Amino acid sequence: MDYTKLSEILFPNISKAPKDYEEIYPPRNLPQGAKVTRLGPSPTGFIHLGNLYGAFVDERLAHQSGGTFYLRIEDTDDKRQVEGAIEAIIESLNYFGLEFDEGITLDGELGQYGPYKQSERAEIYQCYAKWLVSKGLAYPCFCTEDEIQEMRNKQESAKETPGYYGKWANCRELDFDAVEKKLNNNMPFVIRLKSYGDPKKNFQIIDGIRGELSMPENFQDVIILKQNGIPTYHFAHVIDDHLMRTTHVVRGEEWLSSLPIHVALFKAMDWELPVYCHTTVLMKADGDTRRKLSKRNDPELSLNYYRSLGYHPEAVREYLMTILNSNYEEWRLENPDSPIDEFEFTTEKMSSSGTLFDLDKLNDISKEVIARIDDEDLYEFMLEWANNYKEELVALFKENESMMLRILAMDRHGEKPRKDLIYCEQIFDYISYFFDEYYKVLNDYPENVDRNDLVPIINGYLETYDPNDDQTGWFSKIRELATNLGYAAKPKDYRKNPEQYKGHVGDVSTVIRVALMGRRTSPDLWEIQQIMGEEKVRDRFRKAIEAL
RNA sequence: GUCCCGUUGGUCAAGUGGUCAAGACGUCGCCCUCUCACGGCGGAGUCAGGGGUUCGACUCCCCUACGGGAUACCA
Repeated sequence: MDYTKLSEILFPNISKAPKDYEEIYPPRNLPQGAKVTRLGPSPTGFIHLGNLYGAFVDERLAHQSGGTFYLRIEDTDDKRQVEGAIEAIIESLNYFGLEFDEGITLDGELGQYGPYKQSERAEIYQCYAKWLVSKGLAYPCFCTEDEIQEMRNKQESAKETPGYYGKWANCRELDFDAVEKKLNNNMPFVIRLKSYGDPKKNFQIIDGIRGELSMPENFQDVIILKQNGIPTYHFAHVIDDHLMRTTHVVRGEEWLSSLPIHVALFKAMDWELPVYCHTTVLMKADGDTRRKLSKRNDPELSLNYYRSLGYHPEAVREYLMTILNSNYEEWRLENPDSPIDEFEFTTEKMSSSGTLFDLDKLNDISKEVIARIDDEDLYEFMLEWANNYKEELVALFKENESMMLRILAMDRHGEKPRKDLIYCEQIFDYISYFFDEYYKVLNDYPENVDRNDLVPIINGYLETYDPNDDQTGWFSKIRELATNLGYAAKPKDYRKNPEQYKGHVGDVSTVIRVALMGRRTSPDLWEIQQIMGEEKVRDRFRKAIEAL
């Protein structure tokens, strides 16, 4: 059998040879040990937490080693194209702090190893497919989908392993004349790998995350080029990652079972394998079991979910980092102010078991991250969020910038900063009482305070209220007021002798809180009044009395 | 069905033959305190089950169970 001749009639228009591409895409000139990684999303536009999780691994591996991190669009499936998806993907990744050195960007392609869209690389794949055919390592297959289905049915009833292989591979041994005849009849064909693997034999491979793995050799004559001349994922992966000189392939564990195919393909091409790093899937608790996070049922899988609520990208990144590397949290505890990139990331410290997504933990981390942000940056961040997701707040924020800054600064500085702010939407709810148009009464006056005491408390407070008082002076007046009305000056006194008092100073100040801002809990009351200003404070109290 | 991968408290997890089995989140209690947060102290809570190997097993081997994934001209 003359395989070269066969390859010629199959690919008459391919003139380049593999060595040409080797020259066009030479090994990268990078420092010793530099890693080259890539993110290869398919352009469905849906980029989720799991993608981001893996992308951070890529990013760290490359940038920590002085290597390259690039974006390649894996659009070999024409049924999965979504308009504007690529832009959405890039934009979303940028938002969460991922910048690519190379590949597809918002203004075209960047780098010497393109094109970076698989749909534009058809000729390259075909060249290599042709080469494989010429070496007797691949062959054309003319089986129709119906024939394949029929074969599968037979295999199933015979309890044999399904697939196209061995004795089932009808087209594997077609001779030249038969192929030529079918070609002349315009019969469509795919190209299959001619597998020489033995399923009874295992090979060993070191996974960057999982360590040594033992897997059976591939024995399936898998399709490498579809009828339309576009490769399947398997083939595209092998060709691209070799030609683009990827050193580390980070991908989800759902790829683990097709690893034998990829290894076989690399072997057929006689190329060096990249280091594979198979990450864990993100799971979600569902009743008493757990399952993979799904696009359909779990809004929190979508990155937009976090963005629209106004989670800070650093918080999401920090959270992902804690589940990515088991020693990250410890490092952060020791280096609370260091930039995240100073952490030394290693794939060996990654877990290989399914990780349950933990919103509580994210929220906790988010509080810490928000607490570290400057007031100005937090203001800018909230403004940007409002711009995108709560437009009606933009004017409010801009008109009240200096007040907003004071509000955001409340109790956030000093030894023990407050940490109750998680994301923008919640932060706004939390401070909305400063603005008359968003002010709502959320809580009632405390039940243990006699209704008849409410007006005397508020009036008594208003009588002595002086915005020039310092905090201590201000509070001692409240104590006095409390005492005069029969409330204990200190909660401890009340607890010791509850029968002697109506309540304690805390009850009195809670009444003041509710009257002023419609809620029982808040940051420092004195500070809030300073920010509101005398006029608004008096106005609120007046209205509170009217409402009684 | 077959093949792969996985299994330490509610969650994330350290751990690689000898530990009182770290730490973080959550939870509970106490303290601080005008409320809420913050902070401090403390409590409860874990090696999926069964067999081996070994003086000794969370650590090594086998089996079972459970979870996940693959089994496409999708990625």
